[in-house]
Amino acid sequence: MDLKPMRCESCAIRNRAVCGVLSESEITKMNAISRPKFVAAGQTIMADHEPTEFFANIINGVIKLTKMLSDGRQQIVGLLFAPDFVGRAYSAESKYFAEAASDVELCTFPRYEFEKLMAAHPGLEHRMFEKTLDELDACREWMLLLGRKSAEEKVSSFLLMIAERTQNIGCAHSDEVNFVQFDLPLTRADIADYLGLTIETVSRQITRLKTRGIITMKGNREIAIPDVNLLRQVADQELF
Amino acid sequence: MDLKPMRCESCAIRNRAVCGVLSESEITKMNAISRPKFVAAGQTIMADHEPTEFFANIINGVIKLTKMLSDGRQQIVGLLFAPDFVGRAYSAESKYFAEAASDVELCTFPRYEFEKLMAAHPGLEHRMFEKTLDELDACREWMLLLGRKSAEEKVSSFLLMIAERTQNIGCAHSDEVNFVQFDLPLTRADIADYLGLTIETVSRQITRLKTRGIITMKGNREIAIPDVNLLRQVADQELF
DNA sequence: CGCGGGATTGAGCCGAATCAATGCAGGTGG
DNA sequence: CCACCTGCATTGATTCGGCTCAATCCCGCG
Repeated sequence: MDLKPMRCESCAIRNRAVCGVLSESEITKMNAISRPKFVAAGQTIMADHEPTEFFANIINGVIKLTKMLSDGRQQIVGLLFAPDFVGRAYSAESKYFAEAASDVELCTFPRYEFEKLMAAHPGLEHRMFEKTLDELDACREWMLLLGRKSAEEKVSSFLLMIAERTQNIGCAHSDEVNFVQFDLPLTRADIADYLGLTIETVSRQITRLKTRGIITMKGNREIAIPDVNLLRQVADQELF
Repeated sequence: MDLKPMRCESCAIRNRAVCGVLSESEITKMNAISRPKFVAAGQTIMADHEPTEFFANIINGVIKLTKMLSDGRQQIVGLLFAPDFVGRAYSAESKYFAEAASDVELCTFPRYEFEKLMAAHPGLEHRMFEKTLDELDACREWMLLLGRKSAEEKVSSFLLMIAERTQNIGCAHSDEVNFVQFDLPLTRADIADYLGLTIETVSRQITRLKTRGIITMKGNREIAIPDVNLLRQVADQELF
């Protein structure tokens, strides 16, 4: 009997991950090469300029991609949530650190095996391509934030982004949803590194949003946004 | 007789552009749907949130991709040089303005036709995918710059980037090349918008580099870097 | 010659960084 | 159970890099 019977079938992200495009027979091959993996918060998943031997899908948790200057200044250049894909196709080495921002469950597969599968199934490569295009769009959005927004706008935009990626608002019927609640998946230090600010500035801006009543908090992770559109006004000011 | 005989054959970017992967017979189809186009500096190529009906390769010139906030603050989120590809696959509308930063020669093709070609030739899609991955890497590099570098480091990094993309240094045998000369393809205003700075700050930093002897200039476009590695030291400080 | 657009230079100001102290919760060991 | 530590977060005082506002320069062009 097979000791790995159809895990993909019951996978929480089966349809939303890149695997979503695979047929039943293809998913069986995928199943054969995949292995689950748990990574604790703070652990490194892929080191900068180290050869990477595996790719992965995120089952749950958050991964941060970071870059660093020689004197230690750091910038988070990407955040990955379930069901995102981890790893850069067609490149033996990663160009940044990938680190678990929270506890993370992965579904890993060997690099070589996955690239073979990609070559054999153009649909899979196509899906990867589309995901990459979306990442590029998000990245450019963030360039606008980093280059041109004030600290207040940065923090507000960050909260909105987390709310959207966490709560699936911002998609269909989002306009009606105006109250959101969620846990921040990052420390103040990580938020600062994502926004190009210092910890202190992030903290001050959050306090300001609290005193203005634009957000409310329980503890320092649990956030509620009573009026999302109001926060959007503070955050965005984006044309179109 | 055919009135468009084999233009691709004599194309300056034939092998470096995405077309590089196409076979002789495929390139003929490409040839059939492509049309040259000239765009003067300052002209819009694709408007934000407008439907785009064509893609293009850059034959020569520079295109800037920009995003804007409602109050007019602007950020350049990408620069395209020959032989780069212009346009976002699989998306009816562009998420940013594309504008000619200098006079530009394009080789355009209708969106629909190109996507058909891409579907029929997985090699072409693969090539597009790899280009997109490279753009994503460059974009993340820039996030580090925008979020964490000082004005001096930003300007220095910018000059290096232009030198590298313009002069093909930084590739093979680059270590020996230590003197470079080139023309800036952007105005001070554009440079500022690319670096998340103001015109004045860019100007001051350039003056500083001049007085320190790290660069020399003739007019305000022509730049020479006597010691590239020195400039790298000022610019980068990147770990690894 | 005067005009206009881009670039430079200067003076002063302000937002975010820095430096430093304090607060707070969870965990550990006496 | 309490005292203490340790890591994260908040708050305050001060500094400073880059922005703002304003004047001037430079050069090509009508």
